[in-house]
This record gives sequence, C-alpha cells and structure tokens, in this order.
Amino acid sequence: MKIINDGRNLTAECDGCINLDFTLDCGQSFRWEKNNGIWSAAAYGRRISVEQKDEKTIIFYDTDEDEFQKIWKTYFDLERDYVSLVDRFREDKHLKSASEEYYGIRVLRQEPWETLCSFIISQNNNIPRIKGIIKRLCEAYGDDLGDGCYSFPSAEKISTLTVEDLSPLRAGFRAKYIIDAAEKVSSGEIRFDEIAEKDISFGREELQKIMGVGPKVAECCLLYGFGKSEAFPVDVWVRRIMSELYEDGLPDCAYPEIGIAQQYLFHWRRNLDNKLTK
DNA sequence: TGCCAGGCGACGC
DNA sequence: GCGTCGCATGGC
Repeated sequence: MKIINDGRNLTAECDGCINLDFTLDCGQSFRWEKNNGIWSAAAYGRRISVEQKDEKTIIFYDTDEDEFQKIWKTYFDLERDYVSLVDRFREDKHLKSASEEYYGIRVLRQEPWETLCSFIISQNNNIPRIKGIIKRLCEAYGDDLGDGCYSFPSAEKISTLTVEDLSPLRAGFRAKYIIDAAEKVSSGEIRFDEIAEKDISFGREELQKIMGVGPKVAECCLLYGFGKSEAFPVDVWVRRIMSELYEDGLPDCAYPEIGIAQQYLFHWRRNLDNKLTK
C-alpha cells in the first residue's frame, strides 16, 4: 500500500479487493452516509470522509498521516491481504459466487463499545430502523463534531441515563439492554482490553453476561469490534445459507477467517431476496 | 394489512 | 438441556 500526502488529504493506493460501496453498506456498520460520491461517518470520535477513485485508490479527507496510521489503516483492515484471502474463498463454488459478486467487501475494525451497542439494537430489527435508532442515540448523547455529525456516546455517558431517557430513540425493549451494557462496561465489570487480548471463547462468555447479549450479538461484536475474524455470527440469513448450501458445515477454504467469509455470504444471500422482491 | 426484522430472556418441560 | 413465546417498533 502506498500513501500520498498532499498536506490536507491522503490518498491510499491499496493492493486491491476494496470496494467502499459494498463495505460501508453491507450491514456491519450502520452509520455511513453517501453524498455526491463521498462516504462520511464518525468513528473513534472523529469525523471522516472517504471516496473511492478507482478500484485500488481511496482518498481520505480531512485527516493526516498520523491519524491514518493510528486509526483508519486498521479501521478499513488495509493491512490484510484480501486478494489472497478471496482467491482462497474461490475454491468453494458458492463462496466464489458471493465473493465475485461482492468483490471488495472488507470487514471493518470498529470501536468495541459502538459495535456492542449497535448489535444489541440490531436484534429482531431491520437495518433501516437500526440506523434510525443509532442516529437518534448519537444526536441525543454524542458530541457534536460539526456538519451534523455526532460521535457515538460513550458507555460512561449512557450509564448515567435511564430507560426513560432513551425513550425518544424508540428502541423498544432494547433500551434496558443498552443501559445494562453501559453499566457493565463503564464499571469495569466487562473489560474490553481483556477481551481483545484473550481467546475468543473468553470474549463470548464475558459479552453474554450483558442482558440482551446472546450468541449472535456477541459474535458480531467479536468480529466487527475486536477484529476476531474467526467469529461467525449466525442470523436468519446465514442460517438459511447453512441449511440450503452447507448442511455439512463450511468448506475448508473458509477457515480460519470464517467471519469474513460470512460477510460475503450474508450480503449475497440477503440481496438475493431483495432482487427477487423487486 | 399483516409479516418480518443481522435475537434474546423467561418459562415450561 | 431444548422448544416456544412475547417483545416495541416500524419498514415493506
């Protein structure tokens, strides 16, 4: 990867297999918005805008090299060799179809707290509404970063709130889960540094101590928030894929990064139904 | 209109 | 341990 710094923006020449449209709108992050070809969001307390110029070139607006190295390189998983990884996925027929149709999906490395909270909100919910709830949460309790952009409110901040305070979010039964998560995280009962460091099974147990966090939410949090690519979230779509195509389990070529394989399969299967109903 | 959504907790057995 | 049900809300 080559970085060009013109003093204001950074241009990254990636190795390939990167598609922002797929990556930022494939159900792993709920905060990105596209306007005039430029994707914008807040992450890690900063506002960031990115634009894809060609199949390998991404422009990072309003950042600097230091911030890029510390945050965005990891956030966009730019150091992983997706070209080789997806080549390996192609050994399987269905994974080949999924990864060719959605070539360039990357699994983002989001903040653990935002990821945990977002996937608590995601349960028994649909993506447009998940986005709305998270947007209202950030606007109500996040920091104003300018241009109508708000940071994701910290666990400490949310732990001072009540279920009633969250009622304008219209999160329904999930509000009490958000509060419980905030309390356990801010008190140190759940420690993200330990989860990041230790084996995935430790993270599974720890996260499921939170009310409203079961196997699926924990798995999403470990995959998207802790970069544990061996995590494998099973939702209704992945369950369908498994029963329709992989009754005997995933193919060997999906291992050990089965979480990344899952992201291709999830998006592929979900959009198949969208196409059929249109 | 009714069905369903990137599930989970409570409950009954 | 495992199956079933209710859950808030609203997108389609």
